[in-house]
Amino acid sequence: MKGFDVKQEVTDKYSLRGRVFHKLRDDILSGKYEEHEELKEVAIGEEMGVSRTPVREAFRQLELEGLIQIIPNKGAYVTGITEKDVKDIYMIRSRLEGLCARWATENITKEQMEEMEENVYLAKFHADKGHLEQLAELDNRFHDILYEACDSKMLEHQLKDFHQYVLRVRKKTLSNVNRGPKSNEEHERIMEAIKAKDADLAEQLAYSHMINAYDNMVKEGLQEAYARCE
Amino acid sequence: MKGFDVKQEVTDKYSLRGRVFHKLRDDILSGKYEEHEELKEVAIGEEMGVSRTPVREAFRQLELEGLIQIIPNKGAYVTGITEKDVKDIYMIRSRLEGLCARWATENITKEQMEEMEENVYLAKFHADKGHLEQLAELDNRFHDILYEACDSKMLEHQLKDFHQYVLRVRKKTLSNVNRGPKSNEEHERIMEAIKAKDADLAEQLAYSHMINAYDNMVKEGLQEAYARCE
DNA sequence: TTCCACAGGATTGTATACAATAATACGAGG
DNA sequence: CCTCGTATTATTGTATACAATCCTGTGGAA
Repeated sequence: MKGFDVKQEVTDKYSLRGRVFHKLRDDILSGKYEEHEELKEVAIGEEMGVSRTPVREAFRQLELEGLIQIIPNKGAYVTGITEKDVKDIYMIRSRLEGLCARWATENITKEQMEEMEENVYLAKFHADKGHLEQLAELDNRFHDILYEACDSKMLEHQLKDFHQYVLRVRKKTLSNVNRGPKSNEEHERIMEAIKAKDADLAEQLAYSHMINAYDNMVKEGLQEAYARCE
Repeated sequence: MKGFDVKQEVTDKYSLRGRVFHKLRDDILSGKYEEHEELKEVAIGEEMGVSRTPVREAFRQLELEGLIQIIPNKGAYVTGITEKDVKDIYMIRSRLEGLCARWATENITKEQMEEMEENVYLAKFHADKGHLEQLAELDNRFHDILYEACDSKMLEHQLKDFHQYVLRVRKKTLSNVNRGPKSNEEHERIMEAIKAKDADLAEQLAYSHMINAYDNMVKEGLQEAYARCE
């Protein structure tokens, strides 16, 4: 695994490699680079005022994140995501989010439970007001809480990876006026199941939540969403 | 993720970085290095007659594989696997192997099906003869076939990663005289389900297969198994 | 015109020198 | 004797020079 342990959490932001890594990561996720676009070591190095060495190392880390693909003696290319990849990821995630919710039911701490309740409550507020930006933020955070609550570094890492991977695609999708509130309602039900210590229900709800998110995404037009992911 | 696309398949074995990478990978998997042992750039470079540069890059790839952990300004350490990690991985894998078997039912090619039948047939032979080495090899191959047959680069990559990750632990475990034949019987049932196009059954069987493998491993004594994983 | 060979440039791969950081050991002060 | 600070050493981080490889375009021959 590629990489299973905490790593980018450790990846310091102050070394040159770290700075290059974070900059490129943000640029790729924000869509500054086209899919399959070639990243050239010298160009990026000059742009950021560093030598090739930290750039090369940042490349290895980006490959580790699955954001670029390095072909020996040729170059580094921004990873392309096909529609099928997105579908596969959501199907995989649906299973793993289910497992995550199950484990969270068993392991969630009081503090995490409280943050989750606050999250759902706040999201309800922003949903009413139509604050899509905040809603998206809270949605991300909800899942992060769940990942942490499952108390499995392995699963948490996997899910965070996947989550980031589809962020490029999802960015615009959640800004859909209808999905936001509905998504939060589902969050609330998952939370209630966890609170009631009903692991089976929590798993089932988290699973469905992911399937619904994918269905909504497809309905909204996947290709547009990730064609202009900016 | 860490990494989602094909990569080490591409990683050429002839560049210095590639050679260092493969050597270190084998050494770690074969247990030459202790868990949490520090890998020093110069020492390994001298040992292999190369400079630090390819060693450093190989390190990044090993981190990508999850085999080592790099702490900035400190060093690279062989990743430790706790018993809980192993359990988590098996639980995650059980879900994903199930999904994989489902997809394989839908997408397996005639050639893959034939190889699978041959695999099971051969394994039966070696099981009777008590050839544990070949049995382990065929077991690995069976799962690889399944991964390829599911026709999802994403899932295939995930599962291969996990598979390799626990290889250190599993190495000795399958060499158990009882598990080998039983494992192959389960393979046969999975194969029959796929052949009968019964996706639900295939998923269920693959799921159970993984749970059984884990249970057997625990029964055989996990801690010994991976204390002396050599 | 088309194809192949070769030259030139561009880009990545590797080695090495130097800088920055962390680990260690030793000594001064309490 | 213990503790803290400092100097020394070891190790990683970065820059740069050079080598190897790949790509491209040009020119000649069929």
